[in-house]
Amino acid sequence: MNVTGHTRRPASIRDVATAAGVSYQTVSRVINGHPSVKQSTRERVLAAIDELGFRRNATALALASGRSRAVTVLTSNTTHYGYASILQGIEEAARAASYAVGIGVLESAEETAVAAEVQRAADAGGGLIVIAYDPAGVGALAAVPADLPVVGVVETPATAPGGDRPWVWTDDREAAHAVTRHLLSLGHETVHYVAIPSSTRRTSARTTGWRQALREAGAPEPRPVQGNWGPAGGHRAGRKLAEDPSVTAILCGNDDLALGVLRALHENGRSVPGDVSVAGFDDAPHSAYLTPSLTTVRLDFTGLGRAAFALLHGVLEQSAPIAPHRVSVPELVVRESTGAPPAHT
Amino acid sequence: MNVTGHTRRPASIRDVATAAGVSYQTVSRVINGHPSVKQSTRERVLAAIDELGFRRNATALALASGRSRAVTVLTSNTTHYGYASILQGIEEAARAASYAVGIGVLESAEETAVAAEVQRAADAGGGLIVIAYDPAGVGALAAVPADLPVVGVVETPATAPGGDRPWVWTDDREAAHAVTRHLLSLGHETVHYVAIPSSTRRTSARTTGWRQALREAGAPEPRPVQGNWGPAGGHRAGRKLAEDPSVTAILCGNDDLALGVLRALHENGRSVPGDVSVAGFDDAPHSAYLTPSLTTVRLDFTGLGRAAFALLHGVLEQSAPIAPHRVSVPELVVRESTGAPPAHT
DNA sequence: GGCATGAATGTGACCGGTCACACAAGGCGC
DNA sequence: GCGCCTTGTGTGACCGGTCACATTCATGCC
Repeated sequence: MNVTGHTRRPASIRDVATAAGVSYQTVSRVINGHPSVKQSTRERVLAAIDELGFRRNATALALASGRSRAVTVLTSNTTHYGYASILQGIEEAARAASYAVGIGVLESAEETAVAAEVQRAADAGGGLIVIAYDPAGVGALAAVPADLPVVGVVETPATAPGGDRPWVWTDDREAAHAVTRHLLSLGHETVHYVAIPSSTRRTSARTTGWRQALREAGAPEPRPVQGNWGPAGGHRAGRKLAEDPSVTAILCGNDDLALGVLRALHENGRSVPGDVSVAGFDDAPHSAYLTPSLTTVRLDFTGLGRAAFALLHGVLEQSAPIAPHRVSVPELVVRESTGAPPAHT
Repeated sequence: MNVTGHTRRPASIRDVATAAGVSYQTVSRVINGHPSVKQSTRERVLAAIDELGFRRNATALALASGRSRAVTVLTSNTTHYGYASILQGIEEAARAASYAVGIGVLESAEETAVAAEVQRAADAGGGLIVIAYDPAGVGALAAVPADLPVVGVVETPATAPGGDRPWVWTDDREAAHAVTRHLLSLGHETVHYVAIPSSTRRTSARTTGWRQALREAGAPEPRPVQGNWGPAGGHRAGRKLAEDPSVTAILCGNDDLALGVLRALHENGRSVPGDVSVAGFDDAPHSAYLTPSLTTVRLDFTGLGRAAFALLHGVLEQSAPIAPHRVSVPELVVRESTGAPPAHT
């Protein structure tokens, strides 16, 4: 028990060593579980550790050994549901493995700014997880020096830069494909798409899945409307679509966009799902409680985060093989916002 | 330029020193901006730094000097809008000050689990920011050893444990007071309240503000309904309230609860704001786009996060005085979900 | 000229661990 | 009895910085 009143420097292995009457190296052996320590000695050391309340200094460990039991997560945003959930998953897994979690936010996609953030993350030591769902993230992933252990959380393996880096992903293409088919199967002639900002200059996995489903059904392929991330972007896009009476089904790149679209349709006096069906993406927690509740695809973001950490952990400990990893299958959640198109005019 | 093909150990100050033909200590002086270094020497050293791509090793710095330019944020949740925004504010300010940001999630409010998390955070070195809006956070704040630099983000100073620790807060009581008054001024006889889990066993600041406004107006004081954090909790609470025809105004502890309440009212065929007015708390990004759009109180969470970091920064650098700090004034945002009560039956 | 003073620089120890190696004691084969 | 391997333990250097102190040299002042 710490009974001395004044604050004192925490005990080091040398303090423990003198207390137990051994050398500091023996203490080191005990805390590292080295086999060749006599049982009686080990017990004496453990007793001393307990008594002095010794805790191994993480900083010294990192400096001396090189390995730092830390992950830094690089992301462009911590407030969006998907990103935050991935982060939570990472943290969960990291905690279980007693790793420290650091975060770095990519405020702009501008190249030098991204490079600076990557540098900062590298300085922190340990591994890196980059959420590469958007241009900033993709840029960051590309900017990570080759010798740094890193795992990317990517939209789809095809867009992953570097190619040989380990990554995790959910099958967004398949998910988009599934919702689109759901809408088509309800009788809609085609499905319009409000896109999230693409992670690359080319089209996103979600866009691809949507387009593919249309093509398979022989449905016309309208130009995707560019949204933003948030509801405001969806609202803008929704206003345009609401003016077009031929639009009867809208797929949105995420649930926030869908919310904006829903609002825009309401403002234009078009009912959902009576006149227009709307589907989202992600199954954010509020989507089930909207009126109308939102048809969407559930993605296992926390699982994705856990998998990302597991992969990085493997890389850092040089144990697990490095392999791209698809995590979980997206699940279509049908709610009130989708239905049959209005009777033919 | 790094032209050698193979990965090499990053340059240390001794490498720079030999390259510049000075001692390592002189290099140290240059990077720390020590005044007594001859101009010509300084230039030579800077040139060597540039050429070798030297970057100061954060781990070694932390070990040698004790100070670590790092903050760990302890929070019970990273996905809720308010928490995530505070985190974002902290990160923003920390980045500007080139501090590293770590996170630790308090998964349960159970005492030993919380203590373990605090320990882990302490091990990481640097300062601590604890988001103490809920029992887990409050417990964590209380469990932080006295000699650790820590700043609490608290609901209200009165509930802050330890008392002498620096903290930041927004005036939740005042905010609740303002919305409640708004509802009363519309003509409602009283305002019901769906509470978020309280940070202490006693009532929260929001509850207090609400009650105070009722009291001042001489309105009846109904028992607050206990909600949860998310829309599901609001939904449950809303179902109960929807059954009571005398309920014409409902204030919710946050926007997610309000969403659930909105949904429940809709399911019970009560229109908003025609039959019942609903107000939320926080002004989450989606609240403006709900149908009806939600009247709420905007709180400056990112500002709160920035202020928390600034305070901690002051503590760590021993420069600024330690003072409790109220950040920003909450702002009432009136939208569609509140209106006059239905004509008297 | 002698000496205190300050600027510019170098030296050695230290932070708290790990790593490579040395070394003593005990068991075994021959 | 000698060599050799294994087990248990200790010593010194090192990771990459900082800190306290020593040293050198030029300067100012009496």
